[in-house]
Amino acid sequence: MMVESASETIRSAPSGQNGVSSINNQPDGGGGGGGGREGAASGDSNGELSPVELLHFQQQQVPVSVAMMSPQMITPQQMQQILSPPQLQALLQQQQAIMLQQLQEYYKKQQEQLHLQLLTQQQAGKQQPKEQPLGNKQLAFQQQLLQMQQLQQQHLLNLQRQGLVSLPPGQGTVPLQTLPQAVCPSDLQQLWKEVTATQPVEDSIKQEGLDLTTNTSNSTSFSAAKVSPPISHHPLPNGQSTMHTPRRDSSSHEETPGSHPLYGHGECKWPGCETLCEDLGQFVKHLNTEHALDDRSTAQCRVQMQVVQQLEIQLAKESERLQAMMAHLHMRPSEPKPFSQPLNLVSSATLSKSTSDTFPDGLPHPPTSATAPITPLRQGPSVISSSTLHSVGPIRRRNSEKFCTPISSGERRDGAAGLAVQPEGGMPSPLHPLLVLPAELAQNHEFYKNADVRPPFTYASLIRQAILETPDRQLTLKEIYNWFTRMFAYFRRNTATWKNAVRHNLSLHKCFVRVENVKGAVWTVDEHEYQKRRPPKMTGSPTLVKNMISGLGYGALNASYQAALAESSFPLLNSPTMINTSSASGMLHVGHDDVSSTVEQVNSNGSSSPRLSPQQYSSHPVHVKEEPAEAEDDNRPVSLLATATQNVTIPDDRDLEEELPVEDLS
DNA sequence: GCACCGCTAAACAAAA
DNA sequence: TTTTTGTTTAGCGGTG
Repeated sequence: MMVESASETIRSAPSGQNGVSSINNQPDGGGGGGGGREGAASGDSNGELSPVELLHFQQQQVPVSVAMMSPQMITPQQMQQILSPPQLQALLQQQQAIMLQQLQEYYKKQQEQLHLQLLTQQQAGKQQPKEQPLGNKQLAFQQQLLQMQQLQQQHLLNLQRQGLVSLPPGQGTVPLQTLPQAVCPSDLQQLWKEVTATQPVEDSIKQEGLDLTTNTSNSTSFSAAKVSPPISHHPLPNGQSTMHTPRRDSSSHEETPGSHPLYGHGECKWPGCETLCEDLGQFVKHLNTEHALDDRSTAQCRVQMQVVQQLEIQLAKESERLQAMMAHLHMRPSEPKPFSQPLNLVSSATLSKSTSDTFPDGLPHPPTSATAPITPLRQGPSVISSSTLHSVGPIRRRNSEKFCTPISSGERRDGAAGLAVQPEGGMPSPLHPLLVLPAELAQNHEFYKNADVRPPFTYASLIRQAILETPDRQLTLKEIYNWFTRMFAYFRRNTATWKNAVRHNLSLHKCFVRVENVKGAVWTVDEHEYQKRRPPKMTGSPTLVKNMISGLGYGALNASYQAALAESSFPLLNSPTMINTSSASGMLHVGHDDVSSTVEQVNSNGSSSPRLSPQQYSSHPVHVKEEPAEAEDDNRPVSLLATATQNVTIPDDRDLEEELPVEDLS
């Protein structure tokens, strides 16, 4: 695909000097002719599509599916640079065509199978009269077939209505009559085995038929969901999907004579089988012998049905959610482009807003940075999430950053605002942070783990975080390295740069104390020193206080973000020794930049700690942010996460640790 | 303009 | 000898 190649070109292009961060853009006069500057070479210049840009894309009515087509994505700017409007339009049309084609193929396949089931059922009726009366089955199949047709038409109609698919006249439906003819005998045989299995299977079919009936009469979203499964795609806020992923394996075999849906790559695709078969004939033989109609096959078929059913249900839910999100966001395509907005206007307007504020137009604008325009290099986490869209709020500013970003506030001077803005942007304002942030957090966590994006946190805060996360609050340098690489994809390269920085920070900051341990030298954190590192300017400077007040929303968001971040990825909020016994009123003394401080606060709230009620939290978010990072808790608030966000996958650091051979990364 | 902060780079030394 | 670890210095850019 054109876009893909374009994306590849972009990504493979030398990007080192394009880093947004001033850090990575430092003149090479730093010495050494860049010998050790491998880090600067690529740090931020991944060409992925940031959530902000994604939203921007939507607002420009640029088909997200187009953008998403490239595996590693491509930024809007790049897209726009690469493609002229006519090209974009052509791309869109191409996408629509593909989408339509896949839809039709899917319908075709479904109807094919249903038809087959029906036919084989009839055959079976003759061959196996002892089977229970086929009337019910036939009825169910016919019903299902009919419903499938209706579904198809309905869905295509919907797509047409939404402008997602432009159908030539008369192309709205798939000629169902022709479908069964494309079925090979082996399919019939196999389907017969599956269908005629036993009573439970029949029940499942009935149930499915019932579901179809119910859903057909219900929402269009579900009809879309019903259609979607074979099309591997990511649902996007604008309802479009990435269609570049081929259909599932089975479908790829269907139209090929001499192939079998359960046979591929020389092996049997029966669940749990994987028996090697040299050719189709051997496979058919194997199929008939090993997967004949017996209890086992029946059970497996039943399981498979349930799997499909569950997936469909899940898909329906997600689809409905997407619809609701889109409805809520109005997704008007002709919204003013955030990129062209005066950034200072945005920031000034939003800084004084509450966290729940949206933009005047009612749309959640993507967070932009007053200091750094949105670039593909600075991507933020969680903005892409639905909840984020609710609350893209105050723009990160330096002053507010100082007081509001627990982990990094004020420490980053490298213009990382473009990135750091994401966290607060990710705060779903209308809801209590405790209820929503975990999701954001988890997403952010995952984001940083997977996206090659520089985290908006200072080395010092990260080091501290790494150390505090451990039960004994101490880490060797190597372990710190590992933590960095484990937690942030960004630190999986440029090792020379950031490791040097880590060492430099460890040595430089008095808050990091080197302790000789039995296993060598370990580094610990002197919390007192760490707190001292940042004098409580808040309490003294009227300007700062003013900024702080004006940035309440930001602070809340940020605090929430950090809290969530800590909750999901920085489980240091658990240590009783770190619990800050100070009251909420006493939290205003320090503006800290570590994730844990805020996290702890939020966590304690989330854990129903009497320290700060949710009301307090929401009404005085800045206090939360100001919470000194003394309360550490090692208990990972997974339950909170789980309850708050049912469908959010909570990343597990342990998994990360296992799956990530950190040692090899550096 | 200045101070401060954070980052990067580099040199150097000591230990493993 | 090489690598890792730790320290220190320098310079730069951003912010207040």
